Amino acid sequence: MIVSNSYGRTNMCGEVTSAEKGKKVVLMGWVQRRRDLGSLIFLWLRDRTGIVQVVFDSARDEKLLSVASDIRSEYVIKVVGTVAARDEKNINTDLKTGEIEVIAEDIEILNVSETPPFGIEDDTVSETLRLQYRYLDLRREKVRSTIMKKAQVASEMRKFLDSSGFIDIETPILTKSTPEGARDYLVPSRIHDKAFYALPQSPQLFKQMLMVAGFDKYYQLARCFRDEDLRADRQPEFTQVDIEMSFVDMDDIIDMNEKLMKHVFKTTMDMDIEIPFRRMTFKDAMETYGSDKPDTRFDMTISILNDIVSGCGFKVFADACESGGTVCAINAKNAGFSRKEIDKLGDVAKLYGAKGLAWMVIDENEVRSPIAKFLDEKVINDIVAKTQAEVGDAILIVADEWERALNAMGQLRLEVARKLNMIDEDKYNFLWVVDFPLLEYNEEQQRYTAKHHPFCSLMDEDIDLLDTAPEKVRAKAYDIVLNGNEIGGGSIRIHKADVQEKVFGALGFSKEQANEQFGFLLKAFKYGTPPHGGIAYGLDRLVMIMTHSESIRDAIAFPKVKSAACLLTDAPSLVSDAQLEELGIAVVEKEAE
RNA sequence: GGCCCGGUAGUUCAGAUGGUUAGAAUGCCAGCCUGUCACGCUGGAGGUCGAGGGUUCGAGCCCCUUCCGGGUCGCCA
Repeated sequence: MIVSNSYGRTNMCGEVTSAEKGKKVVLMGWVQRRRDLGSLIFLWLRDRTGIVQVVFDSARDEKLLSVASDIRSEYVIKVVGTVAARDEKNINTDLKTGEIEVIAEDIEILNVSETPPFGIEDDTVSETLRLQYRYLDLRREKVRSTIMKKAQVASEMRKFLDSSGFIDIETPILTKSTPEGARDYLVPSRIHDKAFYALPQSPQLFKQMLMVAGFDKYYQLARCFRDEDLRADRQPEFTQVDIEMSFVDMDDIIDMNEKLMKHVFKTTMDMDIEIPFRRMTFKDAMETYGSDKPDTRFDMTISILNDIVSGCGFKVFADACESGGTVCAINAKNAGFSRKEIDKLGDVAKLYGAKGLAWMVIDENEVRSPIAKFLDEKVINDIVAKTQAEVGDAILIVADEWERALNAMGQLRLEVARKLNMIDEDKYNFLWVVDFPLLEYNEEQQRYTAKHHPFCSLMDEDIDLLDTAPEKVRAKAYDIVLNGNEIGGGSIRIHKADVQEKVFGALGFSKEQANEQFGFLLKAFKYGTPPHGGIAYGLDRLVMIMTHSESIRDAIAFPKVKSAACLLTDAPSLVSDAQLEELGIAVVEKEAE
């Protein structure tokens, strides 16, 4: 790294090696630790590249030693010294620079520091405190390396896309509110009375208009905003790697993105990931893994038991089959669950909407189960055979409406895997989930809503189903899944006006409503729209997974907490009456519910 | 909006059945120390127990309200 500057820095702390032995170096950095042996002082000097040991010896320079003895944690200092090899017995193998040290010849305190509220090297600091002092937190090795990894991933994505002919184009941050989808963050307009901008939930509509404009291949690292509740993997503002291409179909986009991921993992993780990725339909993903983002790092796949239990003596199962529901099971191999543990799993199932959890434990001589008394021996044997259960295994069974039963089963599968340590954390399993339904019924609004978004194209052969069985229409949509996380998703878009109208119709939009909300886009589509499609990655989430971080906050330099507040700046905050008046906004107390 | 967990020295935590002056480790301050690297040794300072109210002779502990943080369901095209 080139470090020369007006302060005369010659090297970064973490990059001083045996090669510099005997050389004079000028280092800048923060004092991580001082070990004061009286007339011999060791300092650890840190910058973003690492740590190097600096030695002050009274035998060499009494005055220098006294300056060093006043230095405290996190002081910023300049050190001039000579690189020396350490004696064999003094080598520190934990330190990248552990074979050498710098014998100080001059020192300058560039700035002092208050005692930090937590040690930079501490690994047990509450996140609240870390976020209040995020600038100190960012000095910590784990946090810094995650942020730097993100920069590297972003850079490699850019390199790949640039060299593949993609054009980086910015789209507006102040834009138009669209009621479909997530809640918008609103920004009042001073100039336009009563009017608001919205912050973009994604550049979706703009990137489609860029295709109309003929840019052909577009990308952007776009900040997106959604005013919804936060989660461990969800922030109100996040970065999307947004991509759109013209004259492509699904396979082109999938193929391009597999190469992109291969490039990113090779360059940033030195890993060779195998392409093409496995593809799975939404239906298979649900019925095999109980999730539309399956974690395939372990098996424990789901068995559908409808054929076996239909009409059986256990009413819950029989009724589920009768009413078109699903009875599904997993086999927890060698689980050895106690009754208490199984009850806990029952709670998990209930949390995800299942009414209960049935189970069978295979003992040496019998199948132990509270529902055994309702079932014929043949049914029990068939279930054991179907799930390939052996002595010591536990079969967990849920019966409910299709999606609810499988979703609960999928969550149970994850819970059991965690409990039994079945997940190999070093694995990176990619896959595509395809053939999503285009629409889903929204009970609250009593209408169909787009599962992806209203511009998503449908499978050519399903177009007639739009009138007869809208829920069966499959979309040309695809999610890219990594280790059980959705890291990106996209679709081929509708580029024909008549198809778009039909979809709006299925969504219950009148022509007027569609025009009011998306008129500008529909108008654009009249002027020669190419067939096009794209994808968007959640960059923060991807980096979170790549760095084994527990929360997406770790992959964002200045994240927000669960209440969507920033502990560092105290945003959001009240504003002055003058500001409100200028905007024509009157603030009222929220009515208590 | 619902459910669950947490809040005690600067920090991370311990404080059984309510009971004297709220502890430990670490950090901080001072002294000693020439090969440390979690340096060591000696001494010291440091607490509105998140906030408010209640029960009680007595509350860190029990009850109510509230604030803050985390997880999650709903929500997130």
